[in-house]
Amino acid sequence: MNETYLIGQLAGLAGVRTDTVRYYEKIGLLQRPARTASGYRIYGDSALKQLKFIRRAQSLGFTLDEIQRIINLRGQGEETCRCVIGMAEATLAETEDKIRELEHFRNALKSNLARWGEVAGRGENVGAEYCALIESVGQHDAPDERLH
Amino acid sequence: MNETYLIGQLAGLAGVRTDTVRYYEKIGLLQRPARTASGYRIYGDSALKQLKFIRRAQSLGFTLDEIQRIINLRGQGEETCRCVIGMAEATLAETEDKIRELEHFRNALKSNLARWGEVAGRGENVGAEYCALIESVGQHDAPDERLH
DNA sequence: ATACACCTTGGACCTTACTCCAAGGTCAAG
DNA sequence: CTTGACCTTGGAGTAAGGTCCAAGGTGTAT
Repeated sequence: MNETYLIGQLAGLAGVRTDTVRYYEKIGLLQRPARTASGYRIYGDSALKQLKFIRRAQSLGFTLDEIQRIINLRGQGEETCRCVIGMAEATLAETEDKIRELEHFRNALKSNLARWGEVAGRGENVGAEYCALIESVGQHDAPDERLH
Repeated sequence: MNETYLIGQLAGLAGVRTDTVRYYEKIGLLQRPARTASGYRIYGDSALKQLKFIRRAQSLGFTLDEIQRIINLRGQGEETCRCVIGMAEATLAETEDKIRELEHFRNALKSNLARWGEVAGRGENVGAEYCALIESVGQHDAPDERLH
């Protein structure tokens, strides 16, 4: 606990490249770390936590820009609260849409896979059906735009 | 039905720009349409369907490259069947992962929103908690790589 | 017949999120 | 005191997926 890391170790622990860490620093997503006398970046556990947070948020579908906005909201007042709640509510609605769509897709995929198991044994074609499957999922028209 | 469209109408109906349609044609995602005597592209309903299919597949998380591969599988033999089934199985697994992750996120978001409703009424800060929320979601390490 | 909104092409440019490279400095091990 | 694995910088390059522009042709409404 309260370890310190050089950039390579930090990157290794977070599963990214050193270039990526420097890139995040450049765009302001990670604050500038302390340096050794010789200029090496030195990081603590909080930087590791932050880096992991970024990756997790990213894997949940946030862009780096959105993540930056979320991070910038830390430690601010009441005005900000409303804004965060607005973001969270929008995110919630989109998340639920996405879940519904993916569940629909999953169910169709599942039942088709079961049926194809037999069909394919007899050498019949299945590609066109995969297309039909995707065509049949989701009756919305406009792809979603997020968090703005 | 069996309408024909110029590129602008087609794009309008599918919710994309004309440049995007030409781009899809260029990368082989849409086949070359017929032309009027003066060189205007003319499309039918099937092109509209295909274009909508592409957008839908895209909104489900497929890359244009993957979509192209799916389209190319249409009307092929037994070899192909196995390949499609493999793709579908991989897609299914990823889809289920994604659903689980998003559900987890949604639940955390939901319960936090409820609690914030009270807190924010008293002018307290919420930004830091939003971060804590995301930190708490998903215990995996590596972001997912899809369908190859 | 002249606006005006449409269409054509090729090619340059954009954003996101990295990723690599060259040229050089640092540091622990043998 | 050299080797090798680290670190530094600036800047270029990449891939995906568009988006824009200039210069010009088309089609129809007034």
